[in-house]
Amino acid sequence: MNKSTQCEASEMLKRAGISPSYQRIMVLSALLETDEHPSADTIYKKLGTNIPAISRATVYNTLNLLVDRGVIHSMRTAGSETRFDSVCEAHSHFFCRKCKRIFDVAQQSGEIETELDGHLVESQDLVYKGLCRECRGEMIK
Amino acid sequence: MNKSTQCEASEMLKRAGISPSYQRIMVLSALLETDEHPSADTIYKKLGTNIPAISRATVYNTLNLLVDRGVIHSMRTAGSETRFDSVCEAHSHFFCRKCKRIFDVAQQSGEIETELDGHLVESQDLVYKGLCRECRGEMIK
DNA sequence: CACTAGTATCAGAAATATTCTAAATCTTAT
DNA sequence: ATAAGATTTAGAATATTTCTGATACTAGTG
Repeated sequence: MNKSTQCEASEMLKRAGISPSYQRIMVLSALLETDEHPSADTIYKKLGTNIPAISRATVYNTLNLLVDRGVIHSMRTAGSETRFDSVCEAHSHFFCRKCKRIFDVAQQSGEIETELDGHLVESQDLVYKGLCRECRGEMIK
Repeated sequence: MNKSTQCEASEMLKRAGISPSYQRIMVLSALLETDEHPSADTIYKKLGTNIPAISRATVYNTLNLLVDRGVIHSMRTAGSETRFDSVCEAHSHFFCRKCKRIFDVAQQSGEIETELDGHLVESQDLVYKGLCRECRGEMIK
């Protein structure tokens, strides 16, 4: 665990008005250190090896709290689990309906809306669905 | 239940190479007749009053089959349930992180990609997240 | 019109992901 | 030191979805 990431996590928590407990810092740090889109359970398992260990409920509670406060984002594009994302910038995902993987793709549209029909837009996610390179190849076979 | 919707459902099934059984026609018709984005359970309950009733497993199997064959789309944007959508045209959704409702919004980007990094794009869904009109108002209060 | 093979459906059990609960622990202010 | 409040915990409970194995339907064949 990177010390400066933990420091950053603590700052982010304070800025969001959340008291920076040991567990919360651990959860947010784990999310900041990866560019995959981990599930709550993945984070729980990653932190499970730590002493002291963190309870599953705390991982879920913390992630939900962070989403509520707009510190992180959640994705339910694919599979059965909710996946979390600490990247603030708008970015796109490609979801393969066959193998269920998520691929990051460069943001196409330059337009970033800030308001729509009176709704306050905090983030936008362009999700493409279809068949990925590999599954597409297999279909032709 | 509209007879012509059932006829349309039957045609759609045949076109996708799926044999148009009574249960499958019922499930797809139910989806075609609504512009909400119902969950499997919502469809199950709607059809539950029919004679003969349809099993929950069949509703799930049918919806999954239709998604696999690209006949309908599934959304996991919000809440805990998978929601289904029979509309083929690309369209956008706004998801409120507070009240968890989904609002339909007009498609912003005119660009529709058909291929990205070698992946075959069959549909795209632009999901905006933030605070809806109402929840935004409550926050200010 | 049987018979068979393959497909579809069923009810309920099981698996999976998430939330709830009530007790224990930690923090903070007095 | 103490009380009040917030946080964490383990495990139970709930919710959603998939699996299972039995049954029923369908189409093709003799």
